Amino acid sequence: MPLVTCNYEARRRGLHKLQLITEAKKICPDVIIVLGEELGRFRDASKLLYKYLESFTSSGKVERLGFDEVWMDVTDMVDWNQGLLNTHDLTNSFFHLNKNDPTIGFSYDATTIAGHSFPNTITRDDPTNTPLPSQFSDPKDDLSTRLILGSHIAQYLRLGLEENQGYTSTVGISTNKLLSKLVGNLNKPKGQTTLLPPYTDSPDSLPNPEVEATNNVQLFLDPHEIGKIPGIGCKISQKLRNHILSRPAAFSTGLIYGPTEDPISVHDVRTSPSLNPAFLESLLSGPGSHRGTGLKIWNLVHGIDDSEVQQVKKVPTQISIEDSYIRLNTLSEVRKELTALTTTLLKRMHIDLLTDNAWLAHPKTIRLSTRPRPPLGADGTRTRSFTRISRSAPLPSYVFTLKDDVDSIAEKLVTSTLIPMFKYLHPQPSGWDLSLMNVAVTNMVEVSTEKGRDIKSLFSRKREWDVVDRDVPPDDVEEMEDVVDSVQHNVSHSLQPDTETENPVELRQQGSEDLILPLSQNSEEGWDDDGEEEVEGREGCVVCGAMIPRFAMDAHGRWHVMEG
DNA sequence: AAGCTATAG
DNA sequence: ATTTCTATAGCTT
Repeated sequence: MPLVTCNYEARRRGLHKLQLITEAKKICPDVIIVLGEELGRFRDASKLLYKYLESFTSSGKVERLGFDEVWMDVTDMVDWNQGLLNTHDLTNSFFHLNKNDPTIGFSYDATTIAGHSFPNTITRDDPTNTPLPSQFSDPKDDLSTRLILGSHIAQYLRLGLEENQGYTSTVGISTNKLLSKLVGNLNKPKGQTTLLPPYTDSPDSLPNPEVEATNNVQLFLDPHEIGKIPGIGCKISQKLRNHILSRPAAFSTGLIYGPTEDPISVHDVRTSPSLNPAFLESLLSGPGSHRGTGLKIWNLVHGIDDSEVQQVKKVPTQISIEDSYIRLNTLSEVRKELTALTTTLLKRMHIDLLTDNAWLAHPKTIRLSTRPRPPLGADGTRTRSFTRISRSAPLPSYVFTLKDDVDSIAEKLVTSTLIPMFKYLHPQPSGWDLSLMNVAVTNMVEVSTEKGRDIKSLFSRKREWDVVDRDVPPDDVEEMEDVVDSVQHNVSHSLQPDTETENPVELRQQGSEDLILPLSQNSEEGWDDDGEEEVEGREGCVVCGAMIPRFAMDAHGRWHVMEG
């Protein structure tokens, strides 16, 4: 069995992710192995840190990636402070954190980058290094000034994180998400790195393809293995390697850890003949590829990333719980595990979607995914496959009840919804073995907080919803095209009003919350039908969660409207 | 709406 | 980060 992950101290002693435990024990006999995981505390810490950072922004542009990474768009802060600089005394500058209160902020030296830099010319952390390039003392050099400001706000936030929250951190500072994430890797742990200008080749260098780029973006990016670029995963990087090599690239056959195959660098890709967005688009097209992938990849190898730092989201798009199993091949075991998963899921829903005993959002859909263990081949070897299969169904609204305890709701959900979904997914009563099960709720519909107006629309008549439904074509959703830079440009922020998730959609679900499964799947296959999919005569009120007979729901809704 | 792929930590 | 346990975006049907 491998180490799924390990801390920095373990890495310092020579251990790494996905290393065999036996191997790890040889290298480091006193290694402490923790079996299983308990993600709750990580989730809590993540939220806390996230909120802390958010409190410094006015834009709310703080985007989380996993539990422990975050992008922060500090363009506003940089704009403001750049305008306040006193060019005659840059060494004694004051960084303002609040537009209304000029006393809030910190002192800094606006002639120097804080922390490390790429290329490594730098200053504070390493005083033996050569002085900064001359453009750094020139406040008219817009990008240089802005990166200096970015480096100081980063340092301030890092120190605050450590002093106030007790966490050390690593930061990268640049003009977009791609570059800031990658440059942050250079000084781990607890270091910060700024990608220095120039970001473009000087205008007097000839536009000659023979001449190599001299700008720092390309100097920094070019040596990276293509698969190390965020957004270029194993599928795309393998296709790119195959193309550059004109043969199938060696794929890592190592059972546990295949660090490198046929390494191909960003430089190799970027300078490959006839490499343009249209060519990449056709090279990378195929199942699972997105429209515009060609341009996106071309942009990435040129250091261009126009993706916006996302704003804080009040509710997650999905909550899912999963577990993996050595052996799971009987329905009673499945039922037991589903109940455990569902109980955890409901608790997570309470934590993430419930504030002051009121639901922030109602997920409309429940999904059950499994990963069947592939059967043994003729030679006794297993063809490893990690593909999942899934079924979705409307989420019954009784899960939003706050009166019943979580365990009884979980039991009801398992019996009436998840077990039938499972039988749909696995029509044979036996002969399967699952290595994983996942239960997820998705399709969040935010519950507006303006009670009266909201409740009225929640209980408006069904005919209106049908009209709305027909009048709105399914592909009506606007695509957001925002431009963000971390410190360089002004943000062009075009928030589209979120009009597509109106309450009528949610209410339409009310009448169809029972699981609907194709009859052929249900009756022709081997499961005994034990009448688990009973039709409920009542349904949960979307406002208070109470179970109300269907015929009385309208009146119940009018009561809510009057209560306000 | 449902099912799946690709990518991320 | 291909073995775990999540999460998001966007494709096809």
